[in-house]
Amino acid sequence: MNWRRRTMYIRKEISKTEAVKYFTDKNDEYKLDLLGGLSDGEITFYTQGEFTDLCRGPHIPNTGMIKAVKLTNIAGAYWKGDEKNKQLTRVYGVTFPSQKELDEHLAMLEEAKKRDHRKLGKELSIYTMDDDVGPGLILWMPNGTIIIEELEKLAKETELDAGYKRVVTPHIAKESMYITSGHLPYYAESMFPPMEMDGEKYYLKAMNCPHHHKIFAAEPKSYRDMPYRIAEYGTCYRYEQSGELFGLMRVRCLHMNDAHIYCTKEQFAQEFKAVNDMYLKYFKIFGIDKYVMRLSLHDPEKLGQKYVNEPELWLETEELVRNVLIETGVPFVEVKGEGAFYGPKIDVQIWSAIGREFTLATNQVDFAQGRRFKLEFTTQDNTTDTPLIIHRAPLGTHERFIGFLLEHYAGKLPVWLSPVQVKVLPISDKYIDYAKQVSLKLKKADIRAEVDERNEKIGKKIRDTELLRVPYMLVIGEKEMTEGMVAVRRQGKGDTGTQTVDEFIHAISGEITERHDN
RNA sequence: GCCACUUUAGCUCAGCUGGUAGAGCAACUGAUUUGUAAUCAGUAGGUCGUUGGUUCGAUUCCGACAAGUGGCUCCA
Repeated sequence: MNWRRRTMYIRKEISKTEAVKYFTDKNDEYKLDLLGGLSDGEITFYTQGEFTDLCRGPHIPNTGMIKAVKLTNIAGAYWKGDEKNKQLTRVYGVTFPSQKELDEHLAMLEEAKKRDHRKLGKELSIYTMDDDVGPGLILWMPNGTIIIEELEKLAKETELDAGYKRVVTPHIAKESMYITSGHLPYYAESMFPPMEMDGEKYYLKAMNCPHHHKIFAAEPKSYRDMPYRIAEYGTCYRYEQSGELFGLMRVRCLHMNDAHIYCTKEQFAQEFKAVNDMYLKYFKIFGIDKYVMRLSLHDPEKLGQKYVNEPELWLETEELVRNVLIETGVPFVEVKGEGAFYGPKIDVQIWSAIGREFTLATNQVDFAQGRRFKLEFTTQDNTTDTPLIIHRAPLGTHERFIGFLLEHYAGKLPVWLSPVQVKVLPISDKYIDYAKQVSLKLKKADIRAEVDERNEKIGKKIRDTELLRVPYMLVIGEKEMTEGMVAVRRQGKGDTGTQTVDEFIHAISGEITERHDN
C-alpha cells in the first residue's frame, strides 16, 4: 500500500447475499465465516484503491492522513480467539499522526523495558532461574528473600490485627481430597501430574483451600467460632502451559498470600467488605493507583462445565459482592465468564511494564466448597448450617507481587523493602574502621547496612551504589570521622548534608517502621 | 500447548558469503589513598544451549530437543 499517495477509503453498505457472493468468488473462507454471524443492514465494505474488504469500520477518510507507521511484531493468533481454531499469522503495527509522536511512543516503550522486572530482577540479584531446576520455578536469591520476608511481616501484622490465625499445611495431598473439592474435574489440566505412593495418588497442591477446609473441619464449630479466619503464605504448584510462563509474573511454583474466612450468611457482607478494605490499605502503603477492580461473574451458558451448577446462588452472591463494591465506592467493571468455578470474585487487574494484563490480587466468594467438604457449624438455635467461604489474596503471590513492585518502583524500592538499606562508603581505606563502626551501629538498630570496602574512588562507589538502588549512602572521610558524623546521600536525590549517626538512625528507622512509600 | 524469533565469557553484545572466537563491564593481581554517578596497568575466564546430520572441516548450513522472548489461548 502506498500511503504517501492520497487515496480515499470508501464505505459501502451491502446486502448479505451480495457480500456472500463477493467472498465466494474470492474463495475467502474466513470472511464467509464472519458473514455467517452477520445479517443484512450491518454489513459494510471498505474500498481503498483496488482493495476491497469486509470491515465494520470506521476508517480515517483517506490514506493521506497516515503520517508515520511502524510494524512492531508478528505472531500467531487463533481464528476468532479460539484455540480449537486454526492459527493465522497476525502482523502488529502502530501509526501516529506524526513521526514525532511515533518516535515518542517508541521511546516510551524503550523506557518501559528498562523497568521490566526480569531485567531489574537480574540487575538487583533478586531471583534467578536454572535449566536444571525447571521452567517457571523461581530461585529466590538473598536480596529477593529479604523482600519476601518483609512482605510476610506486613501480612502477619495486618492479619493479626484483622483477627486471622495462621496455619501451615503440606505441599501435597491425596487425590481423594481434590475429588471432594471438585478441583480435579474442573482444574486438572492446571495441576502437576500425580505421583504414586503406596498405591495412592498424591497431587502437588495447586491451591491451599482444601487443606484449610480440613483444618476448619478438624474440630466442631459453632456460630460462636465464626467468622473463622485462617491464613497461610501457601506454596502452590500449577502446571502453566510453557508458552504462558513470564518472568516472575507467571510461574509454576507460587507462594500465595492466602487466607480463608468461614462465616455465616449474615456475616458475609461485613467480612467481604473488611477484606476489600484490607486491599485498599495495602494499596495505599505501596502507592498502587493504576489498577482496575473487576467484578468477575459466571457465564450462565457454562453452568455445570466451567461453573458449579447453582444458578440462584450465583446470582445471589454476585449481588452481595456488587453491593460491597458499590458501598466501598471503588470504581469497578463487571466481566462475565471470569468467575472462579465455585463463586464470583473481585480481581485487581494491573499491567506489566510491557503492557500485559495480570490479576494482582483476588477476593473470592465460595458457596460450593463448604457443602462439598460437608463443613458445618452449630447455629444459635442448635441446628447446623454450612458456612460461606471467602478466599482472599490481597498481596497475590510473592512471585507476581514482587514482579509488580519492581516495575511499579522501577527498582527503587522503598527503604523498608530494600535488601540493602544503607551502604557506607569510606572515601579511602583510612576510614574503613570508622565505616565499620557506623555500619555495626546501624545493624544493631535493625537496619540492613553494608560497607563498600573496595579500593575505589568515591565517585565509583557512589555510581555503583546508585545503580543498585540502595536508598541511603553514607559518605565517610576525614571530616566525618573526626566529628563523628556521616554525610547522607539519598538515592536519586544526591547529597543531603551531614548528620550524627544517631540522627540518621532515628530518621531512617521512622521511615522503615512506618513503611514510607519513598 | 500453538505460531514466530532468539540462544557466543558472570553481564551486555561483536563475529561478511563454513577454516575451532573478540570487546566493554564484572572477577582476580598490582599500582594509586582517592570528597558525591566509572583511576590506571596486567591476569584469568568460552568443547559458541544440547544432540544428530551435511562437509576434508561447523559457532556459522540442515533437523530434533531444551530454555528464553513477542503474541495467541489460559491464568494468582
